[in-house]
Amino acid sequence: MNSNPKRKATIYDLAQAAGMSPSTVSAILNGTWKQRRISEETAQRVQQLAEARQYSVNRQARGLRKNRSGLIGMIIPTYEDKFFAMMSQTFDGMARERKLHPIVASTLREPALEVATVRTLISYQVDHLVITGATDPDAVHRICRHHGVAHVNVDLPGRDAPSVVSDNRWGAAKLTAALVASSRPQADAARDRIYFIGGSAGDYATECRVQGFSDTLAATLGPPSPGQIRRCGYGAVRTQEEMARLHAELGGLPRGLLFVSSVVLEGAIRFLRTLPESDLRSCAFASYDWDPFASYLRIPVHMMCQDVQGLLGAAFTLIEEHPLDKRVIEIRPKFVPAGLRRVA
Amino acid sequence: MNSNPKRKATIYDLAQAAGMSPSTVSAILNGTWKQRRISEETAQRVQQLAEARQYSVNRQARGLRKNRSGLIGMIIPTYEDKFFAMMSQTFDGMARERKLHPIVASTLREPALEVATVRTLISYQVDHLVITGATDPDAVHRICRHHGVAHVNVDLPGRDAPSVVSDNRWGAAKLTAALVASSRPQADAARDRIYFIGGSAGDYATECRVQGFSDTLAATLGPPSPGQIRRCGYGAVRTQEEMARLHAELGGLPRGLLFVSSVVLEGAIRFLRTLPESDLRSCAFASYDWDPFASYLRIPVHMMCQDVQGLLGAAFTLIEEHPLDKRVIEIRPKFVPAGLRRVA
DNA sequence: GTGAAAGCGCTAACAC
DNA sequence: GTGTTAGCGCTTTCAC
Repeated sequence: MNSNPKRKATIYDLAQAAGMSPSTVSAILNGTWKQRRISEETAQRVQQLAEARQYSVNRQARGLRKNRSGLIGMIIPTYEDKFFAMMSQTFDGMARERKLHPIVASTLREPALEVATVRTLISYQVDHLVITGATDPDAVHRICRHHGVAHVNVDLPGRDAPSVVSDNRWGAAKLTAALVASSRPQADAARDRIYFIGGSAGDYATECRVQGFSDTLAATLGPPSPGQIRRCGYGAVRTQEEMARLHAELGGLPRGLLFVSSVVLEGAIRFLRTLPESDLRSCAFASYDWDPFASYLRIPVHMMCQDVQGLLGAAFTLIEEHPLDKRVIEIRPKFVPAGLRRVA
Repeated sequence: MNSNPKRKATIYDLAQAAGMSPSTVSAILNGTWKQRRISEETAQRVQQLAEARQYSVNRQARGLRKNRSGLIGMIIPTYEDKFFAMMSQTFDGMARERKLHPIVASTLREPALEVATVRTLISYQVDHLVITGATDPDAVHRICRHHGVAHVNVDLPGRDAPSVVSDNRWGAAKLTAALVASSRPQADAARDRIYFIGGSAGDYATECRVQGFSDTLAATLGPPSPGQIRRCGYGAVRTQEEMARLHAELGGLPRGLLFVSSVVLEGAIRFLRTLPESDLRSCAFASYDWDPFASYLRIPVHMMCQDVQGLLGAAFTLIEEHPLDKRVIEIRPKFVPAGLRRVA
């Protein structure tokens, strides 16, 4: 067996070896040979030959010729967040089911990197693009549209392309209601409040969640004051600092805390673990997103597990069937009350 | 501004518009124009034109011509594990630093999927391949070698390609020593032991870790009996079941537990949280790998944080400089002792 | 049922 | 300093 040839085998090599033309070999190896009514026998022979020589189609050549690549790209802010890790995993599987090869890249919430990465993906001729958590979806959209690349926004919507997002308002409202129900009034008036922690001003997800939070409070304990909403970003360190500040201000923990994401929750925990346990018992906790370990913390945390299958399923449908639509689809996440440790 | 042309601009379009030849345009746009001694002025003009028309090089065409793609592939078992999430993130950054585009795919520890994915990546003409956590690195190696693709194994070594792995033996020894030091003798002899949980028989990482575990025990509490080593896989559910079984067998928890990975730890926690807290206090816990939330659990867990930068840094060096070497490089992970966990 | 030939967009000899 | 040209490996008309 000639297992280490100088060059990779091409259809020309196979054609020569089999004594037939490259076009016949091509048809046999890419499955279009029934239309050409090539005999079963010929086909078999070529397929065996290809196997023996470990033939592997050159997709750059195929893509160039067909003006498609078979690639589907996705950009995410980071892999190191359970939500986006789940997105990557699910995306991989769904792409494969559709005979597309997934190509994921992280862009660290940096607008310049988002744009540069999308340009690169387009230069590789990706057939479709899924844009998740983009800080500037519309800039990305302009590039995609100019190059005629079908794309869809996930998690953060754009105005110009179809989008599918979490039902953030519902999710935040539900978490807030759970906080109200599972917490007790505090003696100290300054601490008898529920706070919203994390996210950034102007960020779509943040604002929707703030909205759900505010609506629910307005209907229960009374509308929040501006100081109850603390958009201290998406990072763990800044959250840790913000929590220390809040704790100092109030002289203790408030009645309840709603965190905008699981990385923000992590930052909060870094601070909370410096407190004596008795301090923690008077406060209720909730967090958007879900992390398996976070559900095993000593403090009970209500969580909101995003429906990753639902989000990406809708994204694939849009991309395949309604690429020109500009609708925004909302997918309801799943409420995981504290105490329930596992998502079904 | 013609912002939505029928077709993407090519160097031919630009050449025509600029009144010069495609090769000149090509040289200008790919940076080889100094060698051609093209005038600064001409270059500028073309670059502006390219900008205006939003020209984007077709990398399939370039790759076909140059017989390179600019892609570097990596396969991982799953994104939903902190260690591999960190690997993906770091890989992305390091690839970009080298002007390569990263292309990651998950293969779920399924040998068939590993092979199929590697074949696909090769058909896209990836320039290099990083194989992490492969169940069958040597099968992958044969494919890569046949196609002349430089590759390196990470986390699990192969016999035929350069590899870089965690210093598993050292790490497990260190964790075991920490368990011995931080635990107290149990009254009941059956429970006065430390157990190794998770991994699979024959798996390289498992066996190295078992080795470090056994060596350390032999030198301290005495060599482990076969029953102290329970290779119940890498999944959370099977671990949960195994823990229940062990607990029933012993009539309680043992002196200490060493888990092979953080997902295995997660499975154990699912069981442990059903126990009264007093039961937990007599047992010491340690786990390979590291997860931010796991360090905030109420039970103190010693952890071993892998040096992802070190692993991938070495991998890139090998791939670029010693692709034919078959050496195995060991990178020492970082011991993260259980701290004070009064809180979460 | 099969072959010949053009051409996808790019790069790199080689020409001038 | 710039143009001409061949060809990377494949698909796909069109011809027979």
